[in-house]
Amino acid sequence: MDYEQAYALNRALRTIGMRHRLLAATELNRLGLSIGQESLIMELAKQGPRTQAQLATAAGCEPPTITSAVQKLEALGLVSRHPSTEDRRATVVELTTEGEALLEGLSAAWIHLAESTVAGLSRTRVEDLIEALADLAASLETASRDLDPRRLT
Amino acid sequence: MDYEQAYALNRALRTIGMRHRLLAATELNRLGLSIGQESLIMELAKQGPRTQAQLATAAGCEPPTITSAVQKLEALGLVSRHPSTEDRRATVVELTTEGEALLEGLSAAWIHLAESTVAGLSRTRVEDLIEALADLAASLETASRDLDPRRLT
DNA sequence: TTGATATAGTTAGATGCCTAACTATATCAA
DNA sequence: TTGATATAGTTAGGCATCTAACTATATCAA
Repeated sequence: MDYEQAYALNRALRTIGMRHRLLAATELNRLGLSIGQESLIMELAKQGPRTQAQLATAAGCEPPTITSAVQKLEALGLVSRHPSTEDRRATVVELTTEGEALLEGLSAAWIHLAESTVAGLSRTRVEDLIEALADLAASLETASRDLDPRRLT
Repeated sequence: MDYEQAYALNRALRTIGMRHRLLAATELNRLGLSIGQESLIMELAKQGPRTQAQLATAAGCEPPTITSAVQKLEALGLVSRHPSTEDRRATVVELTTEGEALLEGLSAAWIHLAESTVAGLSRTRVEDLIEALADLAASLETASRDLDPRRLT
């Protein structure tokens, strides 16, 4: 790849990351949440109670990030934590009734975020974009996994 | 847009942002840099001496982020700062000889980053991807600008 | 000329993410 | 059974980014 292409690609990805995160934070703030918390809530809604290790894998972030996020969600009353009966090292997290009450608003916010994100597209179809982004996300997962010998699975 | 599409889009963008940033940080660490600094160095290389306000606009981040990044680059000896002769509020930043000496390695690192990023694509052509990402970046810029009344230009 | 407003930059403080280092528990082979 | 190793979670500390609030200088209209 030549430098011009590389520059355009990296620059677009930096912009996209920062701007989408900013828009997401704005949507979530309206619900009293901050970024990252939504991925845990959605995962718990979809899968039911999960250990923190499972949440880390699902959210694609490291255990300390989960520790901190779960503590904040617990303080908000949106999740509860209890020790696993099967593995005494593990902590199981689950949505509270209050947490479940947030789901509807969260879905709406997430749709609104996605619509704002693509509202200004001028020459790309949304379905094509989603397809390309899923492919890219998978490629980047592979590249990151190769980076870190701990994550060889 | 339905929820499934919105979820797929937002999730892919979150993953892409985090993973590309991680890979970028790894490349930059090899050069003794951290993330964000490269965008300032590249802008100074391309445009010549710039005020911090110009750098903020070019990098797409807020003035305090520039203050901090420029201070670190100055401590590393890669840029120098001097008051503008035209506007006594402004500070002009420029690359030092040591900063210029980094450019070659930085270009190589940026090409390597882009190649790792797309290495695992299975069904998307690189040129199509870059085109779609540029379109998306522009769309997100518009959406963010609309968000913040201060940035009405 | 002055007074209101806008702009350049900094400081302070917050957030989410990371790595490194640690404790406690599990697992598996000798 | 025991000893090495792997895994679950936490704590401490660092990074880039943000917003809010501030100082100093510019600009422009009354």
